[in-house]
Amino acid sequence: MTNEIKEKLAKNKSLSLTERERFIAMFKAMGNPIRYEMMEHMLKYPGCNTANIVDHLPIAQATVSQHLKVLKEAELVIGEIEGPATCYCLIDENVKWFKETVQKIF
Amino acid sequence: MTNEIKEKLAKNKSLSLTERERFIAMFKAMGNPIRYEMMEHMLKYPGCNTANIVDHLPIAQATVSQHLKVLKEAELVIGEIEGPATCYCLIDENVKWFKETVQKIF
DNA sequence: AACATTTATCGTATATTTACGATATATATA
DNA sequence: TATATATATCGTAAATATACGATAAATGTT
Repeated sequence: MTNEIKEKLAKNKSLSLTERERFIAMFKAMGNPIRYEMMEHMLKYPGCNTANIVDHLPIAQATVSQHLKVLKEAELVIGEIEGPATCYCLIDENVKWFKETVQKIF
Repeated sequence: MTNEIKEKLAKNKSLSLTERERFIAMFKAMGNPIRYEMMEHMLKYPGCNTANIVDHLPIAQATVSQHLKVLKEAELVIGEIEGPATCYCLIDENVKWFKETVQKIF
């Protein structure tokens, strides 16, 4: 999708551009089997670190890190540095917002 | 993502494989600005036809048709042939299931 | 039957995503 | 300070997604 098209779409919406984009980014982020699995894993094991997640998944550490970045950029997840490791959690407030918005929109 | 990886993931889930895949496909389908817009449009104008949707969007008819196919494959939308046109609606039952599943999972 | 209208599909170019190994960065420990 | 450990980033190859024009298919109309 070109920027031109994105600009054309960014007019007259019920959500503000920022919220709308974030909402769509959340859908996109969770619309991948690996990232969906990561979300479930963090739900089950809040505060798990990257190594835990890597062990749980059939892909390389570098790829896990890339997927984590997508989830972070969608503001679904936050990583807190704890010593040499990073602990990951869902951002409960934003997951709640997503759930509420899903209910509200559809 | 390779098929090998998809197979590795398809084990020991809370949702059945079919439901899990459908749930993720729904996220993916709605995780695109054009398709999200289409969903909102159909919500607002149930039974609108392809021409309506094309008029509402800044992309070619062929591309709209492709996006509609993705939404249909995710079982979010159904098209009913009505004369030479096709009328599109959200599949309320499945949207409801999606909403319920979002509440249940997260 | 011929034609007009509407939508889907085909072929294809380009952009984006996904995956990996290699390497950089950052912190804890010896 | 040197080393080990954990995670992020870089470069890149391959797969997938997105967009388009051209054209096929399906239906209504003359």
